[in-house]
Amino acid sequence: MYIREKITEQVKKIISDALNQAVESGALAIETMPDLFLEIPREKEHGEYSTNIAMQLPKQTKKAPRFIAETLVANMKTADSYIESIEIAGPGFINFKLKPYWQYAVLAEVAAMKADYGRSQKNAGKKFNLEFISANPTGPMHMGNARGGAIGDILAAVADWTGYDVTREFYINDAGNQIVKFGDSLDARYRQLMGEDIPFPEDGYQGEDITEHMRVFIDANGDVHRLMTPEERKPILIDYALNKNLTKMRSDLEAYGIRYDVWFSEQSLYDSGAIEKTIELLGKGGFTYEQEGALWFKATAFGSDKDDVLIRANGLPTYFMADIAYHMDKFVNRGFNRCINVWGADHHGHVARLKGALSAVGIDAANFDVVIMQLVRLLRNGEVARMSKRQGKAIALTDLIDEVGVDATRFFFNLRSPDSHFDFDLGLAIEQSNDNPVFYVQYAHARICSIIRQMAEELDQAIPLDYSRLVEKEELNLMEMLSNFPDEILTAEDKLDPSRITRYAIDLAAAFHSFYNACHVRVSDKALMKARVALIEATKQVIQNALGILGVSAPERM
RNA sequence: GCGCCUGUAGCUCAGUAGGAUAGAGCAACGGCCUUCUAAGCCGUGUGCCAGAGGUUCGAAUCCUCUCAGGCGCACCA
Repeated sequence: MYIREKITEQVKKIISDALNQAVESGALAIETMPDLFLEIPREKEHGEYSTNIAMQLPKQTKKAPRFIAETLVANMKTADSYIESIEIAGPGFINFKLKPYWQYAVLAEVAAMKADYGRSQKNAGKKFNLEFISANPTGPMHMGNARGGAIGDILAAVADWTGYDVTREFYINDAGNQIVKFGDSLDARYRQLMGEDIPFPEDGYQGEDITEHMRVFIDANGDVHRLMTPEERKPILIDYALNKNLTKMRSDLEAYGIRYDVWFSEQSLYDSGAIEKTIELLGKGGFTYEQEGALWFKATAFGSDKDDVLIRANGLPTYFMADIAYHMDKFVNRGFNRCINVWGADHHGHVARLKGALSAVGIDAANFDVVIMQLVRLLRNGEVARMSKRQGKAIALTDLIDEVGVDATRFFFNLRSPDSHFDFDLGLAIEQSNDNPVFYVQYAHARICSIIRQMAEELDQAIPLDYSRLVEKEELNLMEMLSNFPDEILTAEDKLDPSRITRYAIDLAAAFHSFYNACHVRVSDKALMKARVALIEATKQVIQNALGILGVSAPERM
C-alpha cells in the first residue's frame, strides 16, 4: 500500500473510531453511519486532509455542526499516527495537519518499486477488454481515429496499472453493407482500369486508395479476372483489398504506438453460428417479435424510445444484431469481467439499446461501458473542413503522425477529457508543436537526466542518504506530487478518463521545474546533494512511468 | 419533436461523489542564466462559472425550465 493511501486509511479510521466512540458514550445519537469522505483541501492552511462529516450529521443528531465536530475531535486518538494536529474551521470542517515530512516515505517507495511505482492490485485477477478505433477496413485511417486511438490505448494502459489483465481489441467490420459498397467500388475501378466505360457507383468510396488497390492488383494478376461476372469477381477483390487494408492498418497503428492483442472479425460471428445462438437466446427470453417480415428487439422494455430491428425482412442480420453477439462472446465465451468500448459521439445512440440487449441475455450491463468521445472538428485556416472517408477528403493518420510526431499526437489527443469537443487546426498544430506541452514534460525528464549524469562522479558513497535534508517548500511539494501518482491512476480508471494522466504529467513536470529553479542539486553540502539527487531520481522515475502509460517517449537529452 | 455531449478569464481548457477566497496553459506586461539544459522559473491583471428559478448551513457542481453550439434519432454501420 502506498503512503498516500496508508495515511488516508489511517485518518479515516481515526474519524470512524471517534464517531463510534461518541455514539457509544451517548454523546451523539446516530442511526445510519454517513459515508466517510476525505478531501484534500485546495488551501494549504486547511491542512492535508479535511472532512465535512460534522456538517452531514446535524439532522440525525439534532446537534449543531460545531458541537459535533468538537465531540468527534475530543474522541480522536492520534497517538502513533501521521497526524500532527486537528483543527475545527469554518462552519464545521475538521482539518488534519500531518506531521512534517511524511512525504519522505514516497522516495523510498519509488526507489523500491521503480518502473512499477503506481501499479496497484485493485483489479487483480479480473479480465478487461478494451475495444477502440475499430475503423471501417474499407480505407485508410484518418485523423478522427487518432483521438480514439490515444484514448483507448492509454485507458487500456491505465486499466493494466490497476491490476486488470487487459486485452486491446480491434473489431473488424468485415461484414454488412459497407463491405458490399466496398466491393462495388473496387469492381467499378477494376473495370474502368480494364477499359470499360462504366459509371462509378454514386455512393461508392471515391478515395484514390480504391483505384490504387486495383492498379496494383492488375499489375500482379493481369487480366485473369476480367471475364468473370462481377458477382464472381467481387469476393476476390474484397478479400484482396481487405487484407491489404488490414495489414496497412496494423502497421500504421504500430507506428502510432498501438498494438492490439485481438483483431476480431465480425464475419466470424456469422461463420461460428454465434449470431443464431444469440437470436435464439433473445427469443427464449421473450424479447423479440416479428413485424413486417423483420425480427425486432423489444428495446422499449429496457428504456429505449423505440424497438430495433435484429433481422431485416431480407433475412440479413443488422449491425446491431452482430454487436449483441459480439459482446456476448466477450462476456460469456471469453470471460471478460469488464468491457469498455471507445466510440465516437456519432454512435452514442447505440449505447442504450446495446446495454438493454445485454441485460436481455443475462449480462450485467454495469460491467459494460462506452467512453463516448466527442468528435474532432477539423479546421483549415480557422474554417471548418468536412472530413469524409467516402470522398477521400480525410487527413490520413499517417500524415498527421509524420507532421506532428507520435509523441505530440498521442499527448495532444489525450490532453482533454473525452467528452470535450475540440477543434483541431492542422496548420496550428504543426506550428505549435514546438511549444506543445509534451515537450514541457519531456524537457523536465531530460533536465534530470543531465543533472544525474553530471552528479555521478561527485556523489560521495560514504555519506548516508538522509531524506531529512529536504525541507524547502519546492522539495516537499515535489514529493507530494510523487505521492499522488498511484491515486491518480486509480481515479483515471474509475472515471474512465485517461486524460487525467496527461495533466498529471504536466503538473509533475511543473513541480520539478519550480524545484529546479529554486534549489540547486550541485551544492557544496554533500549530504544535501545526495538527498536532492535521490529526489530527482524519484521524479525521473515517475515521469517515466507516467509517460510510459501515455505511450510517449522520455528522452534523456533534448 | 425526442435523446446524448458541451457552455467557466481575450483564447484552449481543469475543477462537477455539493464545501472554505473558482484554477492552469496560451496571449500581454515586468523581472531571473559569471554552478546543474531559459523548450525553464518568478511576478502582475482579468471572471454576472450561458440565463432564470429551486433544493441546501453551503451550488460552477444536484433538480426544473430557457438560450446557444456539436452529435444522434434507418430494415446504414
